[in-house]
Amino acid sequence: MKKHFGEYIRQLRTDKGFTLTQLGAKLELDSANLSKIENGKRDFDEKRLNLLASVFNLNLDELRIEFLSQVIAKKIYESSCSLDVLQVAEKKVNYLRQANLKQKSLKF
Amino acid sequence: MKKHFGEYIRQLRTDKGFTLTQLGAKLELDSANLSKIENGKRDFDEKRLNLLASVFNLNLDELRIEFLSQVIAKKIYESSCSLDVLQVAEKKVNYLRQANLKQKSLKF
DNA sequence: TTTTGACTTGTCAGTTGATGACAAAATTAG
DNA sequence: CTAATTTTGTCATCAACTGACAAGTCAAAA
Repeated sequence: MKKHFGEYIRQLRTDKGFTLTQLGAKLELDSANLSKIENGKRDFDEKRLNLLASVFNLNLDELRIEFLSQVIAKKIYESSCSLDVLQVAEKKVNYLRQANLKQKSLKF
Repeated sequence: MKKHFGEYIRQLRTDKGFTLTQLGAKLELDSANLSKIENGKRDFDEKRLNLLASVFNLNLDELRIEFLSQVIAKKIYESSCSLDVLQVAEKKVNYLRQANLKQKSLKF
């Protein structure tokens, strides 16, 4: 379990024996900034997920889950609110998806 | 069920018979911007949750759950990722909280 | 149909926060 | 020690958010 997404990246990087500069280049990132990301002092930008996935041959959907779950967990942790929020969120996602389906079906 | 937090605010406001201008003043918001919020064209700023709670005599914790769940649902909906992300997020929150407890106990 | 009040929409300047970049310090490895 | 690697500090820039105002629609009342 990782405290933030940066730890996850560091794990991937060191497993492959890359330096910050090497991986940074692949991710179009300054090595200094990648360092900050790995140390949780900056956020990893979602738009680079596909690069990350291709560099390490990861499934993009699974990677996005790893990433998003960190983002969500951070929010909940910082707001110190009940985990009930997750149940409520799940219902809302289902509602949004169902509403989207209905709208699509109306178009045809 | 609401598509966004603005709908929730509109419900509260119209139930009480407030106009946009009236509620806007209480929330320190332009009526035009409150209108956009209620119509989902702008986001409600989290820092105004306490004002909102006091105007309508709501429990702040419950209100925050309503708010945060919308934010989370929106993210998941937009990224079209699996709802598994919620389970993973829950584990991460628990991990973060537990890690925080450990750190606190070390201080004393 | 004119007026009035409520709401909506468009626009824009100002602010804020994130980002990229670079220098320099600190740490580690050879 | 030296060189490579990593970390930290700083700052200009850029994008996104915000508040504010003007102009617009709409419905009800006069």
